[in-house]
Amino acid sequence: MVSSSGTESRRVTIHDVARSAGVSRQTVSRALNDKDEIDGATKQRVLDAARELGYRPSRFARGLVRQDTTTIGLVIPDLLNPFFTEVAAAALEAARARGWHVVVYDTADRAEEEFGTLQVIASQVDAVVGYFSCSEQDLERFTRGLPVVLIGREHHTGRFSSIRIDGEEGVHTAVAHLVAAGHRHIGMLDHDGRAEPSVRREWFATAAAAHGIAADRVVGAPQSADGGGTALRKLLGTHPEVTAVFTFNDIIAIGALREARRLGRSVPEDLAVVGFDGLQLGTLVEPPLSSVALDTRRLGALAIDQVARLLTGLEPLGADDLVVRAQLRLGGSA
Amino acid sequence: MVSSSGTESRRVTIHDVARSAGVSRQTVSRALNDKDEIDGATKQRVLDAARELGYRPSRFARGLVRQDTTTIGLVIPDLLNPFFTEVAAAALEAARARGWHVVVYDTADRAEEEFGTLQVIASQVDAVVGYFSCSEQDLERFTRGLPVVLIGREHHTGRFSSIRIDGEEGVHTAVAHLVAAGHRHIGMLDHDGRAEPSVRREWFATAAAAHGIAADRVVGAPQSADGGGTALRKLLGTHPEVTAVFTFNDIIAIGALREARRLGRSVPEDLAVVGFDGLQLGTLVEPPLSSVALDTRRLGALAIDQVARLLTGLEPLGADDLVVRAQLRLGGSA
DNA sequence: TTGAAAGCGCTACCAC
DNA sequence: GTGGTAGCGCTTTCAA
Repeated sequence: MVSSSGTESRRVTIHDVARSAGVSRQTVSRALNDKDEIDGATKQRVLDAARELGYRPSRFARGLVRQDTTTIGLVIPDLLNPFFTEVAAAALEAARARGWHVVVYDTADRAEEEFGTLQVIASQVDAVVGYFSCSEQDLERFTRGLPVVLIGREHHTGRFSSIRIDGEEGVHTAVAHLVAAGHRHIGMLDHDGRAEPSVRREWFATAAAAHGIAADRVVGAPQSADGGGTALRKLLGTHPEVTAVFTFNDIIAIGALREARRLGRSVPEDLAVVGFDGLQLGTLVEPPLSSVALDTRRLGALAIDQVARLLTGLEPLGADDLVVRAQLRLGGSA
Repeated sequence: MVSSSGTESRRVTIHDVARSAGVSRQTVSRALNDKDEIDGATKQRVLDAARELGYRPSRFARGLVRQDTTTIGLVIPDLLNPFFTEVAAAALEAARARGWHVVVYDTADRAEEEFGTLQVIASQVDAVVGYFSCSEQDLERFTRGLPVVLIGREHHTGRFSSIRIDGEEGVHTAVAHLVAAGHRHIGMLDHDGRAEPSVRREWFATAAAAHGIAADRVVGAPQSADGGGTALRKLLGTHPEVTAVFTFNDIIAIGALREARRLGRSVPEDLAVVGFDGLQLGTLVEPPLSSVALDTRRLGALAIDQVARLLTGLEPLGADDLVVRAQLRLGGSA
């Protein structure tokens, strides 16, 4: 924090204003905080002096004595990914409704950034919300006693809260929809991020099994539209019999949609596509994307709500309430 | 700010830790801040006590004495609008590089929200960056002496800095491109937000005039894809001779693209479309959007750079450097 | 209506 | 290596 006036410039304090206005510091405080136990003329004189000197109260000093501002740290892997943007927007809105401030951190999808972010954040906020890929142990190491709410990730120690994303039923419905439309050979474009297959793929496998169809036509894709396109081509190369695909998320699905068009496959006739997330973005493409949709607003709001409980010592929500269920939303791509 | 442990719970201070570890407060401080003038065993004992008690330093007390954390307030009209998201992401990145914190505020595109936001923000940050629709007078009233950098808006008092967006040349190139492709009847889908026509429309008019074509086929559109679609239909209804459109921004252009497809007009053969902004989103649609593109990364970085100068008393950048020029980027839609 | 004093929680600077 | 003291800039008693 540095003063803005050009040269040298010590910070202008309440003391300077007091001296300049010929009153005491507490009178300055009264004038600035709109207390009524002050003479109108005095108040005006103080206000003028303050403006004159370019005085601005120190948020630290004020925070120290008033202990009433709450700041949440929101950690997002990638703000350019529309899904996270939607969650962030929802969280911001929920926080604003409570008069809270939200400091946003974008870890740029790099796990290494997380530690730095955590370190820097932990000393500056009252609670942390967001996505982390590091271990709970590391998380604990950096956040000490801070309330932490994880999104889209299970927690295994009692130390944390987490908002669970449950797409089992939604994916089941999606597969049922595809099967009802006559599809028997359904592929999946999974993400290729981690070593182990995604939970979404497990949901897909379960749903496929329930309908007596195979779930082994899976290709990994980077979480981008280009990645989705490439993956689709690879999938169709290996499994030309495929007439429908379910994807890890909407970004990948949109890439697949585009690729299908390039391959001369019309959607949904020649190839049905179902995404996951239910992004607003999905409504912009043609045909609009069918997707197993998540209520991102609820997701963000729920996280903030849980933080509020943690912060005020209210009874926190239990695991059963900390769930966002996905639902199939039909666009036209399937 | 409230303690997180359930009942009653006064804040755990450095004093408590000191007493519990049987040392003085400054020794605790040393242990926690990793100073080397401390005995290893003592340090461990202090750390243990701190963990035991769930101690977390007060950021206000620390900030008060160390005066070294910088926090920027970033005000965005709508985080769900990809353009602002890109700018925000760029600003976050630039700020992170400096070790600054960024508090993000979304005014939800409502002018009324601005005052509240400004009030709340002004006392919590060291500088403000972003989009505002209120008067400079109001801006000054709330921000007092705070450094303020406006984006995409001219300032008229010396009080503020602003990053200017210059699309004149880019739009000229775009119109030239359309004309070279044989288009003589070019319409525009402007935004319908304000009373007066947009600057982008003026650029369009200037460019059209330079090529000796009319620029009076203009329809207003809400800043959404649906809005763009509706506006295109209206435009083609009134001016069926139109074979190309320039739009206020990419969102509107994408809506127009979609509508064109629904109307059975193939793009770019039957209708050429050129947007403005150059969003990544434009590459996801088919055909990829041609757009007068802005370097949003540079925009965000420039804003943060100027804040840095203002904050440190360095010579601020002048108007000539605070410009982001738009350039035509061809996709396939024109 | 105003001012003096105390103290929020922490770190820096000096003694020891 | 450790502790005492002072003070960061502000608000909140309490007296005048």
